[in-house]
Parts: sequence; C-alpha cells; structure tokens
Amino acid sequence: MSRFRDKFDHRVWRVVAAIPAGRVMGYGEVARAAGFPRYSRMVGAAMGRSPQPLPWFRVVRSNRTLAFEVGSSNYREQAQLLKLEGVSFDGEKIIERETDHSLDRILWGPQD
DNA sequence: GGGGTGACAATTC
DNA sequence: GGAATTGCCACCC
Repeated sequence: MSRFRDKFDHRVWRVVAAIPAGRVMGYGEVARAAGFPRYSRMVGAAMGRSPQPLPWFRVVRSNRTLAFEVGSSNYREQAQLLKLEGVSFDGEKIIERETDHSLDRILWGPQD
C-alpha cells in the first residue's frame, strides 16, 4: 500500500470535485490546492484512479488548452462536456466566461 | 537500483 | 508570442 498515493489521491479528488461548473483549473493549480506543489504530473494519474465519477474535464493545462491529443476521442469528449457547461473555445484555447474580456474590448478598446 | 514515462509547468531564447 | 529547454517526481518495469 502506498500511503503517499492514497493521501495524494483523496486530496486531489476533493479539489477537483469542488471545481464549479463552467470553470476550469490547471493541473498545477489543482496540485497546489491539494497541498502538493510541483505534483502537476501526478494529478492526471490520480483522477484516473478515482473510483467514482469526477469533473475531470474541468482540469486543463496552464496555457488553457486540453491535455489530450487534438482530435482524440478523449479530446472531443472533454471539449464537448466543457461546451455543454458554457465554456467557449478560441480554436484549441479555452475561454472561461469569467476571463473573457471581449465585452471590455468592445466597450473600452484593446487593452493589455 | 536504474532508467524511462507521463491527462505538466516555468523559463528562456 | 511560439518553440525549445529544463525541472519535476512518483510509478512501473
């Protein structure tokens, strides 16, 4: 039995399960929130070990792209689930409602 | 024990 | 701003 992995898994699951619909988190952010900074590469494996369904599709790369190979069945599934929650895409890049400043640009002009 | 492997990230050029 | 490089660390041969 791996004490470390058990603890890591459960804390990751708890964080992922708490991500609100329509929002996304980076692997590094999840790891940090779980109390394991620098463990971004372990997050995916932990989710794959979850015995019960998790909103795994709300976890994306730090650059706001999906982690799966573009065009793969997993990629398409994740993209569709996110779209169903109102998450929009600019090509392969995710645009969260909360971080979408398109209206600001229209009202105030191009900004930083 | 040693080396390759990730559903990654930060830095550098 | 994109590509390349470097760091990361438990897991699994």
